[in-house]
Amino acid sequence: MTDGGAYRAGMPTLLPNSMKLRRAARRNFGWRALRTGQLAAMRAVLRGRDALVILPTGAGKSAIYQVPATLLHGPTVVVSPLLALQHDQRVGLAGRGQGAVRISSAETPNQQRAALEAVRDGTARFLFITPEQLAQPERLAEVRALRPALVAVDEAHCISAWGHDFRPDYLQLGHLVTELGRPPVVALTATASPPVREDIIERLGLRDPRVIVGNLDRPNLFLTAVHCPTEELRWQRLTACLAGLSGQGIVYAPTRRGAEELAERLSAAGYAARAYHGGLAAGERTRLHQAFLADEVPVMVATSAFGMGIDKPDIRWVIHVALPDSPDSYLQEIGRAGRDGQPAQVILLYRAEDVALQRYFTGGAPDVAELTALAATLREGPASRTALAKRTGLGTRKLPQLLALLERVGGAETVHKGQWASPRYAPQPSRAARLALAEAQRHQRLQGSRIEMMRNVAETAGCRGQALLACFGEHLDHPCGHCDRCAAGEAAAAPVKGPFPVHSTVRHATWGEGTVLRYEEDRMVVLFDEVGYKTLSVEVVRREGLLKAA
DNA sequence: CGCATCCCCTGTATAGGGGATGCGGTGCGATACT
Repeated sequence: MTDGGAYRAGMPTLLPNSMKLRRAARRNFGWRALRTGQLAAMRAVLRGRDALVILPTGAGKSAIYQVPATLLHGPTVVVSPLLALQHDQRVGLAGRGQGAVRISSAETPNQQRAALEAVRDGTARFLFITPEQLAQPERLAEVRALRPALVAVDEAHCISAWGHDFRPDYLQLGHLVTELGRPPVVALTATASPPVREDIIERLGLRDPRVIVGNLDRPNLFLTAVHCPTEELRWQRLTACLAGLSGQGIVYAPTRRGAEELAERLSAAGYAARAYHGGLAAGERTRLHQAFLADEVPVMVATSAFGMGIDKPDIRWVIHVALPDSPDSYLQEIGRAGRDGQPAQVILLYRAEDVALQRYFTGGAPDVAELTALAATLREGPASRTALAKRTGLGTRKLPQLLALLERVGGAETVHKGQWASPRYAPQPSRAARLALAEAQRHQRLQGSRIEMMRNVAETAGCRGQALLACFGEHLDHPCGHCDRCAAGEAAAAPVKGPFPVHSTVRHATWGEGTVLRYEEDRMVVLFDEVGYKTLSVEVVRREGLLKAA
């Protein structure tokens, strides 16, 4: 496609593209105005450049792939994690006269064929699909034959948050997109700290992506964190908070049982609370979700299952009765409050003991014997996952994890049609296993550092908004003005001058290169590529010469 | 990793301490049934 010859040679094609995009947004979707971040991302997508877009929910992320999609010669494949979410997005597009279909386990074979046909004949321009579907060789071939012009990966943080241990097909997404003919890829998410961004870019194989990061600061959210020494004190704090709050809100609990017990206790105390978690029957979950949207559930006590797809403008507060696993999860969860721009309260009631559960969730070390056996089996020749599972006796949950680990250290590779093999110059099985173990431990250290950062946000003596945003590489040079610390006048202290500027690159003898994120009192926070977030004493750094400018 | 729970032990308590054990989140898709 060209931009026509009406423009002088040498003139960048940016301007006409912007006009085309604005026109498409108006004609095809009825959107009269586009925000700057949106337009920049859309231009990259239209030019065929990969993009990583990090914008808060409600900032019009979907439009970034939808508008250019209507100008491309070929369908857009939208990879989205939840079937319910896909359904909502399809309905939204249909409401604007845009044809969209879905292929998932919820469709019958006939419906699936009809969906493919609709994309082929142009009735539908958008195909919604899960990574699990694309991981099936026959399905992949069918989608490839549609010659997609764009792949949009929605909720792209799932690649990082889930792929490693939960939905392993997310880790294969990069390969799958390559097999689709490698059209341009746009990855979209509401929160991604630097480690998550790197993970997305690497896993998805984005090539020189245009990275668009919106302003993550949400001034209408008032941030509070309270340390609770015991569970009983946490309960008292919670009820005290609730007594002072009005409107609808979410209480995030750490476990299913915790959510149910808390909902019961709150009900007994006179609050209309319901519990929501992944263990409930599908029908019950849908009913609760609908009831929440219909303002019939004033207090939703939920695990992290109550999250993506909850797009309600007037959630007035979010309270955590557990420490989340990362600043990313926290920002995502509190970000559901106050989408209408009106004031909202977000309160973190934490205990040091909360960290233990998150550490457990991070998982243990993989079994070296199993890794060795798998690496050895791969040397016998290409085999499918099913065949490998049969030969090694590994479960459907563990096998993909171990394969992904081996792949990272050159002990496994995908050949074609879902077949796995040992690369030509693969290390010996025992060595591959040791390298894979080291890789898993590296990942665990990184996860551990993210939990520590979350604790740091909870325990900071300075401005809480600054502490939270610093995790994402955002530097506020003034106190945020919308947190408990600022309100108490404790965050107004003059910014500490450190030995290295914020955002500068430093090198540590064993931790390698890192980026200075912030200074707080006598400490500094550095994000290292290999080991994650570290908090260091400025005085020790100075005295021992721990860091060098890189 | 830390908790709740259970069971045992001591030694006779209307009980308490200590050790062992199990549990803990997110969803796709396929399968087996009605």
